Amino acid sequence: MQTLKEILSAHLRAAFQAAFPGADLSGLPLDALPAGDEAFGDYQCNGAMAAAKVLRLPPRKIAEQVAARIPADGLSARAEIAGPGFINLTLSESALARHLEAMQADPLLGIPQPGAGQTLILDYSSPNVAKPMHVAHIRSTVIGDALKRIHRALGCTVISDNHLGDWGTQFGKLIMGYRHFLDPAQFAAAPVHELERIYVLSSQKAEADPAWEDQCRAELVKLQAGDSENRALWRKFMEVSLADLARIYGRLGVSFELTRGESYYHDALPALIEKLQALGLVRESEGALVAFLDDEKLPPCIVRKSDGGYNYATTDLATVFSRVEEFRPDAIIYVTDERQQLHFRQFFAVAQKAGVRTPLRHVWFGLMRLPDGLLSTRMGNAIKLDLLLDEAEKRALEIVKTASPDMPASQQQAVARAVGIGAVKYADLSQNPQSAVTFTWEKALAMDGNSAPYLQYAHARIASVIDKHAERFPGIDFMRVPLDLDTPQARRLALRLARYPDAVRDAAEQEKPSLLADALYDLSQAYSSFYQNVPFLKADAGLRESRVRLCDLAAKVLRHGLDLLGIETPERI
RNA sequence: GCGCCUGUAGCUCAGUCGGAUAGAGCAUGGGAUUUCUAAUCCCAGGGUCGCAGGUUCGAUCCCUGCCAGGCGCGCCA
Repeated sequence: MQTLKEILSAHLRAAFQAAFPGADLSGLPLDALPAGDEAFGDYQCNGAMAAAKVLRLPPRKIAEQVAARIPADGLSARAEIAGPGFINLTLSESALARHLEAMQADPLLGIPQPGAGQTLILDYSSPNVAKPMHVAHIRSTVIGDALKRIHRALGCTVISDNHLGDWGTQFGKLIMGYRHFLDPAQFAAAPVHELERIYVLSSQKAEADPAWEDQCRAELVKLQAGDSENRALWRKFMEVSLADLARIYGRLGVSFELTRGESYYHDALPALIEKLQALGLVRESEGALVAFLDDEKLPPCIVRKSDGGYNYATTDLATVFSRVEEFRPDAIIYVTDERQQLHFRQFFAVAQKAGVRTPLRHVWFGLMRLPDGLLSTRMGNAIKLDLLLDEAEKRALEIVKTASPDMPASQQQAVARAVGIGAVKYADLSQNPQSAVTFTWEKALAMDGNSAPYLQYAHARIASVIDKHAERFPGIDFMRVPLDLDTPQARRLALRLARYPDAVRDAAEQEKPSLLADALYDLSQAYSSFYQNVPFLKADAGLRESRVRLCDLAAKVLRHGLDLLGIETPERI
């Protein structure tokens, strides 16, 4: 169904056209926007000011002409002109109520389906294997997973692919480390931690000792050339790493349609190089094979190293060809940190020259750092993701125990998991992805204010209201009573609910889950205020059902929205 | 040196194609619970939007310069 904003915007456009028939108004911002201040109305249009130059008329004059022609279908009760030429729209209460009832009856909750028929490949998380996940890895994972869910909600077919770093330089260092530093007992007990330990040792030695570094490189070349001993070690590393990753993804509730690491494309690399050569896109330079991108004003892109090995750009190119051929996607989106912007511009340029027509988009996010510097495995100051999640669940459990002492212990545990993990994910998702994140325990574990637990708590209170209504008034179906937005709090809540479908679409268009998180937080605040100040179950029959019905829609939207962020909504907290 | 990004309340951050009196959370101060879950609600204080110009009826937003910080710039990913 159409969103409220779409309906109002269409009305405004029609009114502009009717008022100024010959004029070319395309490209002007004539849309309805949520009013900046509720004192001005529900939605506003700033188009009259923008049109003033084109029409060469005073904006207030234009606004008057337009306001007089807004279709009278009962949706907007008032259109008023204010200031330099704002058109302020106030909706009729009953029309707003009918719109919400339609949303409530729609299994899609009124979310439009612009993505229907489209296939999207989403590449995110993509950790290097043989290293434990640290708090910084959560950004790509959680943002990517939310984008997948959001695009799906808009009708897209989304294939998520975890493009593991399972074939790169670290394996040379790991193989050397394994042979020289391994503690077998530790490896048996906590394999990935032991791999990290020997990796750090081996890397540090490589920095100090060029001979060691050369040996690491040689072991990598042997591995990539198919040496059986190194391949066996690689398989061992992969086995323990994949098991550990699966466990972490399970905790986070994140899943992938495909997990194709760099190694998956290894056999395709020589043919890819031949193809690039045949197209004349690459040439030898200082022993390496390089694509020069002078026309694009980009630095050269190496596709084969002077030692004959391949790098990131090579596998990325092989990957894009494979994906295009196998899935025929309408777009491929890569979610990585900001440091890779240049790499993606180079790689996209080469891919285009090599004939890739599929739109490729790089969605980057800001680095996560600690208050006193960058997180780094090598520097050993990285905080393990498991530790963060453990702490979050622990703190959530304390809260659940005090809030719901009578709840069975197993349920308390389950709620604490949902709340703790939700808090950590939300801390990341609610922030503009592109701003840098300074990790603090306080922020990552926030459980009041603008946080997942606040939203989950609001939802749980609604669920409880609905259950109590069924208990106390058995046989009364609130869905048969029309919505009545009879208080300012109800009206405010109604407007927030009506904005939800637009928020989902905005989040997808801008690839920013934070826009959805913001809208949900706004909604929860409106709900909490409604809940605190307007009685439901104690209201008179009729009004009571109408209010419970509004609660029901709020619960549905919260549950749906949090699900799009990958956050669970327990029925009780 | 070149490129990308960031600079908004004490702290952490929003700010919708340029729009009305720049908003939240945390922290601080005050108030609300015989009532549907107080992880809540209501109220208050707190700002030269890094600095200086420019464009515009109107700039936190666009342009230029400067200052401060982060990241990147052929064989890492």
